[in-house]
Amino acid sequence: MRMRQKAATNNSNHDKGNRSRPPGRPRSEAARVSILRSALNLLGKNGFAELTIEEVAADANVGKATVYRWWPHKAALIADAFASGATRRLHFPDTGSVDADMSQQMRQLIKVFRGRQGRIVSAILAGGQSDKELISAFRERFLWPRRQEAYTTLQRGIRRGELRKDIDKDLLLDSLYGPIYMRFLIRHDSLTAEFVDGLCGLVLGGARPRAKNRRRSTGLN
Amino acid sequence: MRMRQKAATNNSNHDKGNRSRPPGRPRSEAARVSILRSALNLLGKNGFAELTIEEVAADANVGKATVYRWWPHKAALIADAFASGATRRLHFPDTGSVDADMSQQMRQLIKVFRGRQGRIVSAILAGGQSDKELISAFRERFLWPRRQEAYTTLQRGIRRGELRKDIDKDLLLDSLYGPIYMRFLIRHDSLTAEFVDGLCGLVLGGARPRAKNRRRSTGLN
Amino acid sequence: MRMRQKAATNNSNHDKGNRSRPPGRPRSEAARVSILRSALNLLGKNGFAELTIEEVAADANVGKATVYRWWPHKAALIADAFASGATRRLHFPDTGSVDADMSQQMRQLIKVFRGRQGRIVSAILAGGQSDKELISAFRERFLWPRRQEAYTTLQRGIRRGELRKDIDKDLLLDSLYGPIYMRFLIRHDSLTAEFVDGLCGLVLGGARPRAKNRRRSTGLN
Amino acid sequence: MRMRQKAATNNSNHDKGNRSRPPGRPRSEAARVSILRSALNLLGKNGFAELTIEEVAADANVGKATVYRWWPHKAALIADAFASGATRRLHFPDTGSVDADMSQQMRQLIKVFRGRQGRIVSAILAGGQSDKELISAFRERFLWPRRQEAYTTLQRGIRRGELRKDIDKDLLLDSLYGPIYMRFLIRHDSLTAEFVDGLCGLVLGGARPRAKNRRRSTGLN
DNA sequence: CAATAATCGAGACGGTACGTCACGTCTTCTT
DNA sequence: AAGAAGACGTGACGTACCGTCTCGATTATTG
Repeated sequence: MRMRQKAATNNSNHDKGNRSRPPGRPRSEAARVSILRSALNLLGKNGFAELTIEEVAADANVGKATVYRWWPHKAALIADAFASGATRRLHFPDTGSVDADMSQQMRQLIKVFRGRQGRIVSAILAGGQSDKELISAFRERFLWPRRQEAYTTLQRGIRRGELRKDIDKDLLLDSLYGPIYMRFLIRHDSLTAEFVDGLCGLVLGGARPRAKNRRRSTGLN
Repeated sequence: MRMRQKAATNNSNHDKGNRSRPPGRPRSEAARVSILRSALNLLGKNGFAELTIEEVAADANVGKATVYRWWPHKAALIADAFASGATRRLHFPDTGSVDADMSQQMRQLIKVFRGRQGRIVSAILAGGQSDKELISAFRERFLWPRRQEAYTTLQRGIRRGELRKDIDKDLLLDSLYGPIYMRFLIRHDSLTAEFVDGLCGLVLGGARPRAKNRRRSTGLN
Repeated sequence: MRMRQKAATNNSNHDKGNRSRPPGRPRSEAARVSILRSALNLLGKNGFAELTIEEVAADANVGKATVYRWWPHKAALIADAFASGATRRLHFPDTGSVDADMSQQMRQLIKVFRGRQGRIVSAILAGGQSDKELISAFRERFLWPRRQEAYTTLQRGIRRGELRKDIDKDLLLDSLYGPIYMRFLIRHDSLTAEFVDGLCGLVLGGARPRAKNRRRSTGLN
Repeated sequence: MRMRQKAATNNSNHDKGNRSRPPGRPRSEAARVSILRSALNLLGKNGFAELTIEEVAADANVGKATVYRWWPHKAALIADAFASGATRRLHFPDTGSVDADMSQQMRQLIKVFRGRQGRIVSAILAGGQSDKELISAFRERFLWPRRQEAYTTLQRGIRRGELRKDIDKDLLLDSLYGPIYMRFLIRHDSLTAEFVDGLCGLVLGGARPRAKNRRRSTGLN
């Protein structure tokens, strides 16, 4: 979420002189990464509210103005830091079974949530409650990319007949991930692999194609 | 969440019901309610981070020290304000159908979340990410009381044969409420009555007693 | 500087029933002396500005209101405390020589100033700079009584021919004691017995009857 | 009384006259003088105890932190303000007569003491009773510089034969100025020109060379 | 012997100023 | 032009005392 020159900085090796760099000293890449790294470190130690730009700048051996020059908010800085340093190993496998695919990815997710990165995620979600840009950055940089993969995984399950054809994928994914986020944020119960398996069994169980000659009272719809 | 234990009701030093008060001027009930009311009002207008104790004290016509005398954190104050003014109308009905019971209560919940109180809940959950006491206050004052009722409701469903006998009630409730909390906090999708109904259908569908002669591999365990 | 009932309290043993005590619980003598003692103790440890009524009340095991009931100012309390616990051994001897009389008393004074009581005197003089009542209490309770004795002592010297008949006694006494107060308050030099002796020699030397046939340029008057 | 040593003039690390400044934004001279001026103004209106840093900062249109950045105490601020704006016109003349020299300067001093600056001096001396740094600042910035001049003036008197050769100059000066400080601080009598003249006559009278063939016992030593 | 009345301790009350901290902006010199 | 350094005005923080008040308990005199 750098504000200026972002494209120019990233694409400079493809420009080959046709778009000349602006005059003056170029942006220090060292300062940029140092700031982001410090932000992540400090965010991991305390929460969003406790993180101060002052501390980040000091920890990164950087002038405060340099932080403010490139990130308008604390939120923007954190979102950037999170997106940059983030999320390997959260890919979906293709085992031939939706249950296994989902369950394996969800197990990875709770490992992340329980680890150092979890502090950061919870800090972002906390900060996002009073900062629209931050929560939106979380959605766009973290949630949506994974959800795209999840759609594909679910689609495979539908094709294989493991899930109903008319299943609402967003509802299904929220039903699978919502409980994880809830336990992660409210901390009323533990995030274990058994929990993930039970969750998958329960929710995906409700998403299977209906048996031909089986009726039950809907009660609702 | 009064922080000091002054109440004579708790001390057992041979008082035998004459319930003596501690020495000194007793706490002003007027100040207490005025502070809580101001806190709720101001929290509804802005977010958690924007709320200042200074403003609360001024709005409540109260000395700042009086706020700090009884609530150690902004967090504790908000938790108390929320718990005191909070949560009527979140009771579970007894319609004769688990699906209907749960769905009706969950519809009430999303109404609360979308309303003025929602700001407060999200502020508490946000603040709770870096404040153990706050999140624990939320659990004990808000989550557990409702969950007790929910257990009863589910038990009725089990007795009526709508749910499996061996169902993990906590897992089931997290599966029902987790998606609501997730959408509420991440705001990636809307909290509608249709969402609640679909959610109930999906999750409770996975919690029904298994058909007699129909077994399928869960794919997980 | 007690505000009410002062006379009644002090003279009760002379009243012999003709002036009855007012109804209600009588003032606690124990509280009074405890407060004054605590005030002196704490004043000795820190200065006037650092002394708080809160601390005095706590140290004296007394309610804050009890202090405020009887002393309107911190200044009044301190003046009272100083006057009550004060000043033995500052009397003037009668040796037959003004020089000796004064010098002996002044030596006693610097001993007081250098001791525990000195802290209190300096605190009162300090506090008196922004509190007219305090400095006036110091004058009336401490300065004037001693000065009355000093007048007598000087008068003896005049009668004996050791001092000029027309000497301005106040000027002379200020010239003797001023340097002591100056060194005591500014602390630019030490308050020793030698200093006192030198001072007496110098100033009293200037106050002797003029030799008959000796003229010097006045230069001033 | 700047508390930090930033000035490049003092460091000797091979600067060879190019006098580099420390990094960062330099201290605002405008803020400094504005603060000192406000401090003097407000101190003149009320006393030392009534002066608040909050008020000084507001009056000077300056952040409170800026005051605290450069002056650790209210005391230090006042000492600085006094020393900066202080003390012209307290020089010693050279009239050819010690009596006249001293008396003229002392008359100037009592004018200062009776004026707006007097409030400040008394505030400093009061504050200095519980603040070693403050009283020491007064000595070094105010007392010593004048005393140096006074030594010279007395020396001239000795050379001219108006004073004894072996006179203790510090004792003599304390005897001259002590009474002024005493009356100034205790306010038991007025600081008039006549008082100054009488004082000089008395004390300097005791400091004249002794008549050749006239000895009398001092009565003391 | 009750009723009345002023005291006592304790400590909460609405305030005010404290001294600190971080904010986001700025001003300097260096790279 | 961007960098670090760090001072600036601003404003909330949480604390400490201020002087006042409201309690129950205590200790006297008065009816």
